[in-house]
Amino acid sequence: MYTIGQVSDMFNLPISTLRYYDKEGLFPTMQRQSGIRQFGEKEVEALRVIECLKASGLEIKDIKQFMEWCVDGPATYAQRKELFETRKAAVEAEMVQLQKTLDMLKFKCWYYETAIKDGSEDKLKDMIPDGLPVEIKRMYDNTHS
Amino acid sequence: MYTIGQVSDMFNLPISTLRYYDKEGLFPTMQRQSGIRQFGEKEVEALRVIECLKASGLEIKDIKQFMEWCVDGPATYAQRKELFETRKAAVEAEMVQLQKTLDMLKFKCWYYETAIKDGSEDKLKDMIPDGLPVEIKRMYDNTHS
DNA sequence: GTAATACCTAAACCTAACTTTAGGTCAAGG
DNA sequence: CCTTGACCTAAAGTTAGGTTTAGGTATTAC
Repeated sequence: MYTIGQVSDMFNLPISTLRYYDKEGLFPTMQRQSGIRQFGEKEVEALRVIECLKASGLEIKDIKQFMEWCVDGPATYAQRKELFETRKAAVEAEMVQLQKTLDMLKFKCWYYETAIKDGSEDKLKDMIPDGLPVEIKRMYDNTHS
Repeated sequence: MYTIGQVSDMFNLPISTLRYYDKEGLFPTMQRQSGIRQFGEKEVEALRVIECLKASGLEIKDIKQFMEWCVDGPATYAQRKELFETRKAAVEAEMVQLQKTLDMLKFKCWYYETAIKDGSEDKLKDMIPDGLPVEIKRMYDNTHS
């Protein structure tokens, strides 16, 4: 069993955040000893899942829903699995989007590198009409392998 | 030249958002015709950069700063390059984090898949003490190639 | 016995990024 | 003429995810 302060140190989360999570129902079965929260292994594992679901873009109220499903036992395995499948798809989609963003950023790095060398971006402006310049991205990749 | 409504359709952004961006200084040189905004190629290109920088996690006020640097001309090439380098690093770091999240999600999918087959998660609970179970993630990957 | 710590609550506050509301201008169509 | 549609502004409202504040309890340290 851990106190809120110990868990705060373990996860590097402010105590206020842990109390907020508790208030939002993210630890539905957490015990108390004369008013003081007792974080057990269950709550520590819950926090690991919370961090994962949060990182996947899930909102607190939906994480709460998940925690309630956990309390409901085997009857909710299918829902829980579905939730994780959905989060998996969402994260995969986000990674695709981030890769596109990264390509654009690499292009912009190359663009300003070149503009600095040239002392002007006029030449570049003419080169790229609009949209994501795939060929130039390749030029960046080739010079930054 | 485009009206705000046309740009709204082009980028699938609410008109209110475009006006908000303008108010926040994201189109520092946009012209007006008797009060009405005139989006030119410059503003359209700016919007592409705005979407990229936003997707990289940059705040509006820092995007505004970038747009001001653009107005300042060649003297700010180095700062602009630095900004994109920093955003690139941030996105790369976020992708690493997202990959870890994805591994955990895949594990959880496998976990509940197995729990459903078994009718219980008791066996699984014993198997995994804590932390990210790399071996089991591999089991997931092997059965989902 | 009193002072420092670690815990507690309820409620107010905060921030970013929008969105909504209320009220107004202007041009074209019927 | 008058109404519809597309534009405008300023200001208030919204949402999520916390954080801060103010006031209180209980234990240990000197």
